[in-house]
Amino acid sequence: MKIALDYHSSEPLTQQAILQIKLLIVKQVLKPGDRLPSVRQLAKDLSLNPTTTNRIFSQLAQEGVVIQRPGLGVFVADGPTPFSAEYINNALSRQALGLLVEGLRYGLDYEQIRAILEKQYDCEIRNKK
Amino acid sequence: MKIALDYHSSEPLTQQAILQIKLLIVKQVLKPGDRLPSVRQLAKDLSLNPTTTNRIFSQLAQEGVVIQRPGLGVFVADGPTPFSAEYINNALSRQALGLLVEGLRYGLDYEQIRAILEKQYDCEIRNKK
DNA sequence: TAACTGTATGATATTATATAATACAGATGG
DNA sequence: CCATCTGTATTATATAATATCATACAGTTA
Repeated sequence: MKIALDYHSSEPLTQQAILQIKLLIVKQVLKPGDRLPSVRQLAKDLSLNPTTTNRIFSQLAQEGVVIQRPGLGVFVADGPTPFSAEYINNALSRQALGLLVEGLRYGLDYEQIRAILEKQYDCEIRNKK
Repeated sequence: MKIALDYHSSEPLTQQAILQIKLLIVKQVLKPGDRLPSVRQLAKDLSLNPTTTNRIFSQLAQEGVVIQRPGLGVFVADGPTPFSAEYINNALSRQALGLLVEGLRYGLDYEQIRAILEKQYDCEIRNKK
């Protein structure tokens, strides 16, 4: 698994790892049923404590992204988690508003912000599928 | 100033307040030169400690959003802060990627995520200008 | 001078983040 | 059966982030 952590970032290591694993899934580098590294192996790979990598997987499991099976390992769950449309819309709206406010404060207009979103999709996700 | 904090949210109160003040600025409810509530007044309004409201303004001042003047008050700074295009693009790209990954994981496609961004702009910002 | 401003300091409490050591239980191949 | 993988649980520890509180100092202005 190609995961690169910024150990000097202010963003918590667990949050970084969680985002990157989700990214690998939406890129379809990791597909439903695929096995992820074990708690202890990922800890070695990322120079983290096994307790920390376990928390990464636990949090992902709680969100329905992976499934943890004692004795077997951690596996990518089937498809997207069925949250209510209202819940999804609410969560994403807040995140979108944060992006808009930051962008506008930097002096960009809506179109420029939308262009950044599209470029990120094309470059980081669309091409990899 | 109409600021509503969620005192039970996991998001820090200072971060919530900072986003909402920036929102008022991009909405142009607050314009360059306008005076914001004093450290002590905002503390009363939001039921926060003056030390906390001061940190809110200090952080905003460090980002170039407001200017603090001893004896006078806190004022909205002129225009957007002149960060380098590279810095801006980098910061927004990461935030955009986070939005994309969350949305795709919820089962949405790019077009649906873009629609949420546009709706947030139209409803929360565009109409208020 | 009084009454506001922002600022600084030090103490305290709580929570989040991350490490560490250890132990327990499920799965599997030899 | 057993060694060796798996995830899981527990407890302790350390550090940083978040927020409160009390107090004091200095700038501005009526």
